Amino acid sequence: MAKYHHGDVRNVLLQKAETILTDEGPTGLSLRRLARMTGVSEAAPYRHFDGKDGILAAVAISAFERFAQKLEDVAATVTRHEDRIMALGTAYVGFAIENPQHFRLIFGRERPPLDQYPELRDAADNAFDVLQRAVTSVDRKADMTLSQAATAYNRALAAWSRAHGIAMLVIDGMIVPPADINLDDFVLGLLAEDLNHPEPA
Amino acid sequence: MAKYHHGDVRNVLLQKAETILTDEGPTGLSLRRLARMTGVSEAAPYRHFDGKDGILAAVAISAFERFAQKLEDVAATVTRHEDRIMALGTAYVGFAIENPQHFRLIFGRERPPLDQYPELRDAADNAFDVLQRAVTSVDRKADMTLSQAATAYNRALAAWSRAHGIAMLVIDGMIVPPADINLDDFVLGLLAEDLNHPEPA
DNA sequence: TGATAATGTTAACAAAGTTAACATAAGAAA
DNA sequence: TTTCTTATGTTAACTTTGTTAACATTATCA
Repeated sequence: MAKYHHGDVRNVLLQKAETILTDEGPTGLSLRRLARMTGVSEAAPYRHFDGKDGILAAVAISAFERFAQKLEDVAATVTRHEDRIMALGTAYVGFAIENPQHFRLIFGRERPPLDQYPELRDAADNAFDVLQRAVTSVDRKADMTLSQAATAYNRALAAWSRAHGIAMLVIDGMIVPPADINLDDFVLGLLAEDLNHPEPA
Repeated sequence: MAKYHHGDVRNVLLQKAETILTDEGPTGLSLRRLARMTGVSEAAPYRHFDGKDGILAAVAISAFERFAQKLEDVAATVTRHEDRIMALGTAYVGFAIENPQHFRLIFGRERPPLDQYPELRDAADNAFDVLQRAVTSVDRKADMTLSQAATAYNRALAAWSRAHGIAMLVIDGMIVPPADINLDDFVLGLLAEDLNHPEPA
C-alpha cells in the first residue's frame, strides 16, 4: 500500500514553493518543509530539482517571465516615447511592490548563479532586452552615430537605475510612499523629477 | 592548563567576521566557523553577541558609520549645491562598489531588524540624515512654503533613488561599467543624465 | 578573603541540505 | 505478455549550522 504518490509532484512542489516564497522569502523556503507540506518524502524534491538552487532557479525563471510580460504589455500600450519610459518605470516599480520577494529573488544574492542555469540566464536577458528595446526604440530605426547610440544607451541605464532604486528603497522600507496620494502617481513623480534644470524655486 | 583564552575576544570575533563577510557575504558567515577560526569554542560568540543577528548588527553598525563618514566628508568638501548632489551620489555608489557585501548587508534583507537593535537603527537614521541634509541644504535656511519643502524632499528622494539603483545594479553585475573610462566619471554621467529635456539628438 | 558576575568550555538538540541504498511504478522492448 | 530499464519514491544516514543548558574558571570588588 502506501501508494507512492499521485501525478504531478514537480508542479505541486513549484506551486507550494511559490507560496512559501511569497510569504516568507527565500530564506524561509526549506526543502524539507516544502516536501512535508506537499505530503511527499523529504528527499523527493531532489528527483525533480537540482537541490535548493534548482527550485529557486525555477521560481526565478517564472518570475522573470511575468516581469518581462508586464513590461512588454506596458511598452506595447504606450506609444509616445517619453510616456513609455515613464510608464515602464512605473510598471517596473509596481512589479517590485506587488511581488517584493520575487523581485528580490531575481535581483538579489540568493538568486542562483546565472551561469549554472542557462534557462535562468535566458529569462533574465530577455527581460532586460524588453526593457532596453522599449527605452531606446525611438531612434533605433534612424541611422545613429556611435556617440548618439551611446547616449541613448546611457539614458536607458539612467532611467533603469532610477526605477530600480525606487523599487529597492520602497520594498526595503527606506522610502515610504505617502498614503494620501496614488502610488503610481507618487512613483511617476519621482521618476520624472529633474535634478538639473528647474532649480527648486 | 588550557588557558581559557586571551583578552579581547569580542573584537577579534568582530574583526574576523568583517573579513569573512567581505569575502563571502552574510550567508557564508557561520558562527561556528567564525569561532573555530578565532580559536575559541563554538559557543563562545554567544557570550559577546546576541547570536548571529547580533554579530551582523554589529558589523552593519560599523558599516553604516563608515558610510555616513564618507558621505559627510564629501558633503563638507564640495560647496556648490548641484556639485554636492553629484559628488554625494558618486560617493554613495563608490562605497557600494568598494564594499559590496557591506552595502548589501545594510540595505538587504539579511540585515537584522532595526527595531530589535536600537543602535543599528540610530546608525541607519544618522546615515540618511547626513544624506538628506546635504541634498536639501540649499534653501533650508530660507523660509520655504510647504510645497517647496515637499519638492525639495522629492528631489532628494529622486537623487537618492538613482544613486541607489546604480549601486545595486553595478554590484549585481547587471550594469558593467566600461573599462576604458574612469569609474567615477561613468557614474557621474549616469547621475547627471537628464531624461526629460534634452531629447537625444 | 570570599561572593558574584563575566567569560569559557563541553555536550546536547533540532533543523536544514544532501547523498546513498533500496523499493516500486510505468513504459519500452523482447 | 513478460522482461528490462528508467523514472520516481522512500528511508536512513552524514554534515553543518544555530542555539541553549550545564558546568568550569577567571576577574572583580565588597
